[in-house]
Amino acid sequence: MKSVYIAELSRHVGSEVLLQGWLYNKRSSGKVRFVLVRDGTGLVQGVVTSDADPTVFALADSLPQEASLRMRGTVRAEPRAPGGVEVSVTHIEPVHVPATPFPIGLKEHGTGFLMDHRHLWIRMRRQAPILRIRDGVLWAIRSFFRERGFVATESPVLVGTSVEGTTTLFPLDYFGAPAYLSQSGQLYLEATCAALGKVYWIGPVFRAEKSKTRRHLIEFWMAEAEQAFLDHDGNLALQEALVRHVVEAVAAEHSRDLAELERDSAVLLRAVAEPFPRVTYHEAVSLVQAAGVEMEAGDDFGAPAEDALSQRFGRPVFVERFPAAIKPFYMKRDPEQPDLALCADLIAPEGYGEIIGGSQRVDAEEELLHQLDEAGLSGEPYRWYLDLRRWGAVPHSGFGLGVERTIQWIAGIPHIRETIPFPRTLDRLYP
RNA sequence: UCCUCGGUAGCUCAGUUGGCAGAGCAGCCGGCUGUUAACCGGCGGGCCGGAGGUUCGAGUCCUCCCCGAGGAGCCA
Repeated sequence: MKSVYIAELSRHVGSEVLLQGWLYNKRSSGKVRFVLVRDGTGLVQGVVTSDADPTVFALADSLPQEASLRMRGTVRAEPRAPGGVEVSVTHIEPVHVPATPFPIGLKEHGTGFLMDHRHLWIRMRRQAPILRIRDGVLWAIRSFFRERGFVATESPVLVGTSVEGTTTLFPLDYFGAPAYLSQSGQLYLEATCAALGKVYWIGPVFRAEKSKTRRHLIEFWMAEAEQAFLDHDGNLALQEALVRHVVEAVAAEHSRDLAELERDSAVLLRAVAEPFPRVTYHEAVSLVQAAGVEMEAGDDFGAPAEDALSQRFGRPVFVERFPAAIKPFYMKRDPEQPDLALCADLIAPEGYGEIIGGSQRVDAEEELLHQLDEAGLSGEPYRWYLDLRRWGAVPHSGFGLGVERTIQWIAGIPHIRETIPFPRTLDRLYP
């Protein structure tokens, strides 16, 4: 008999099916046994009554949590069952019967314990919808760029120099030469965009920061795009279209997963329905100060300041034209106010923090040399990057979207560690 | 790096003024014909994070160390 997946069961009401999966939980009452089976696509209740084969009844009694099994029975619509359908079980074939109890019970657990058992934690109920939404977000990003003619071009993960100069890098030994894990693919995208026009990549980046908050991972994924002949305003329009597309696609294709996480997709769709507000850095500072959060003009926004902005708008909001002094060397200055950079951060609603950082890039070689010098960086490691300004320099812009923070916002997850299968956090490299 | 809170059974936690080490869940045994983290009865289960100190007596008080969580800064 051909096996079916639990997600498809509603199409098989009345017929006999074979399910393959794991025992999630079991309950009983007198001469009825309920076995909850999961297969990665969903969770369904199997019912075994006393008139079943005695060996099947005994198995329903004795199989422990997370035993793997094949189960045969008839699908029935049943309002009392979770999910609305259940299976009247006629056969159970154990595939593997654990000898020791599964470490993760169905009651509460502490975070440290769950993180130590992340390889098993991902089997638990809440985790599957989150990881499916992650898949949905990544597909939505790819489809957005593909539809718009962007070419996926990979940036290297092993690099010889820093992108930003400031952020801490993971050092490596590259056959005797110093190397690092990349903290951003951006500089390389600037090169590929001059070859292909419109480019993007999605990949892991690494920050050796001692950050210990619910919004930080040491290893996280960035979706970065770069487009030639795109100016600052066009850059913001592109980012806005991307975020709107991702939210709408996930809301449409993952409504069941969002519902399982008790995330109201109406709230998400409302947040992206209207154009995203744009405020300048200096306007944002005033708004933050008016909200009673302490900060000085010239400083970058801290978490409380971002939250204040996030609450003020209730939608994603662009903060643009930061002081160039607190931004990286590669950002182009605003010609009308040369102390400001033509850049923007996109702050997600509901306190999920910054999800995009982007800018128009410096296109003149002299200007780039000057800004490298101001940042205290030697031009030598950036020779190839300077070359991009020596042959056919064009105005160009790009941005990087934090994939996990975007998932966190869309799925409504309090801590970023649940948005990636194996989170790398401060001092935690296991499992 | 800094600040705060924790570490007691496999898990989640309680433990009074310093005086016999506890509960729920999980496991094992039994009961219940529709359970929804089922429920009811019984049984087994301990280096109280580590070292030192105070005391007749320390899970409890003091000192140092280790580990974890939350937050800050930095960032996406």
